[in-house]
Amino acid sequence: MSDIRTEASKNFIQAIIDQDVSQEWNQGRVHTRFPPEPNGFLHIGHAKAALLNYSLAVNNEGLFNLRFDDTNPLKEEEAFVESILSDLRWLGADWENRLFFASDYFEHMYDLACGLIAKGRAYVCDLDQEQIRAYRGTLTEPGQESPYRNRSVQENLDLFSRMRNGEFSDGQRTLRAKIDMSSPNLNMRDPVLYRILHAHHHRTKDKWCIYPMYDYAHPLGDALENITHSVCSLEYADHRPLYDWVLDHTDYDAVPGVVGRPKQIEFARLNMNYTVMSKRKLRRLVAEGHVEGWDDPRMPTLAGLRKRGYTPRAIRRFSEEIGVAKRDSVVDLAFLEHCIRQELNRTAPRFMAVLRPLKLVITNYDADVTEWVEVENNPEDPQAGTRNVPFARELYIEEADFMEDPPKKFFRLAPGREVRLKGAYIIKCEEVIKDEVTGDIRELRCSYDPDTRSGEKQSSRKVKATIHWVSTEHATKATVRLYDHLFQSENPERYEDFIEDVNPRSLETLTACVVEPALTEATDQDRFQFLRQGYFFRDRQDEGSGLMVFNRIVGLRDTWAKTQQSKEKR
RNA sequence: UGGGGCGUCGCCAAGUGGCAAGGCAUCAGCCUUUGGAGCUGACAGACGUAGGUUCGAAUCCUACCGCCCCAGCCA
Repeated sequence: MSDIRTEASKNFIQAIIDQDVSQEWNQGRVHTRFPPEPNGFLHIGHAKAALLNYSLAVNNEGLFNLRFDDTNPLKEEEAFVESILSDLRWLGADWENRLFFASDYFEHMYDLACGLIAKGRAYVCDLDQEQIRAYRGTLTEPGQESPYRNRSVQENLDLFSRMRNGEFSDGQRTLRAKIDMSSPNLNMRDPVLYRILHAHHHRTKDKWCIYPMYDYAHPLGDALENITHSVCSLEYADHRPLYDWVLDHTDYDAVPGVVGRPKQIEFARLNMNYTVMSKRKLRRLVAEGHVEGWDDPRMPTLAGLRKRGYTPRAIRRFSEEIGVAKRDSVVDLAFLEHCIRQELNRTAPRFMAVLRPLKLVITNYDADVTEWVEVENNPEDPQAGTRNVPFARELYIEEADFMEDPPKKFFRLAPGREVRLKGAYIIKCEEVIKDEVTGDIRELRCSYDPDTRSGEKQSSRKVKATIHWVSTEHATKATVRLYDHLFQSENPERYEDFIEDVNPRSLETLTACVVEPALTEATDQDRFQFLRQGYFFRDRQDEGSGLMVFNRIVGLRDTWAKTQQSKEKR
């Protein structure tokens, strides 16, 4: 994964690490982790976090762990563990043999909690959920101490073990840290450490009926794994004092193998325009059928991006280049698109495909002849070589490449106008055949100039445009799916209900497309540039035994379309 | 209104007292058998605002303004 190491200007976390290493803090080790909760699919924002942690480790000769934060059996599922694992492997993050689960440490965490009780730093509280909320106070008023706050160590120990033994019902009691009910930081107002949940856990099954809260489990999980830098998102900054409190008062360092102490560092998580990034919202898009699933190519999920045709390399590049900082930001989707175009321009073999076919007959070309013209596979990469494309009297061209009454700047085909057919001849449009009833353009009659075949004497003659084409006789049918932004506005969150902003034209399925025959033989590849149109991903998953199916990853930059659009706006 | 975080070009983002990197986007030109790619050039007179310190400030100080997060037995 050589592309993960970069020389980019260093971010503030790397600056912290530099200092820590130089001061031999934690023996100068760097050990990071990515801690997903298995309650949904990973999205591009998670990719940023995972890759940040991974590259921090790689760039500093450190280690990187994957740890599932599975402390809430009510929301977590084995299926999500599987999807996260495969997404991360696909992305290229490598945790080697260090795959862990917070639930691996439940026993240690329980023991450590007993230690907290013994030291008088935690107590069993009988207040119910509403009461705890009422006692917590508000942002501006201090809370009140629980009447159970001063139970004896003995009683707390007894009660806590009975909680574990299942003697109480869900929600009946909690274990709380004894900190400060008047702290201006609400997280420090005697936070709940353990709750009773008679629930089946995907890993520990029915062994436990009490589960640790994130704020208690996370620092301990980090500590037990000898994590040095616990990188998380901004909203946890308020939790850092609690993170440190747990480490301060718990005897985690007595656990065999523990050699240091982690610290939490927060960064701003990724936001992007024209999409939503919260699991809750993504779940709704799936549940309400606005998309076809978590892996719908319009989704910002890794599964979606993968099905769309994005490469892990492009996503890595993206997360590296957007940088890391602490200010809320919204990255332009255009930058993600830039990253995949940049890669595919170098690597994707080119083919001709006509998405919306218009028949074209070359009237002065022999109907019995097929010429095989040579076309380069990738002008950016001479090594890619050339292929032969069959050229004949009847062709398909792109509907949009002809206009009967063209505007000024349109320089493709029009009545009486000349254009080059890529790799073949210059043709001239002589006649437009229309449907007698509807008036729709049915066919173009053209003449060709035999002296202008690519590579021949007259071939240097200039025409205003070169268009792509496919011989009707040799055409292979295909289905092509064109994707557009999932949302119409840059910030769907601004809507009272973001669903209102879903783009009704985010998917267009074209079933009458034709592609050149050589594409059928490109069985070892999945990503192509369809000349003049964009980059496409062969979606074998959806092909069954029928037609080839291609998903448009991203279109080519199209300055003509762009100027047309801005004209429309005016 | 308590606490925490943040404010540098349309969007990301360097810069940590010495004369505002880079990328994306945008615009212009060149080139081109992809209106792609490539190449060249333009693009913050100023770093939320106002004061102050200093020979010198985006960088230090003060005040103010704005945005984000926190009152789950979610993570």
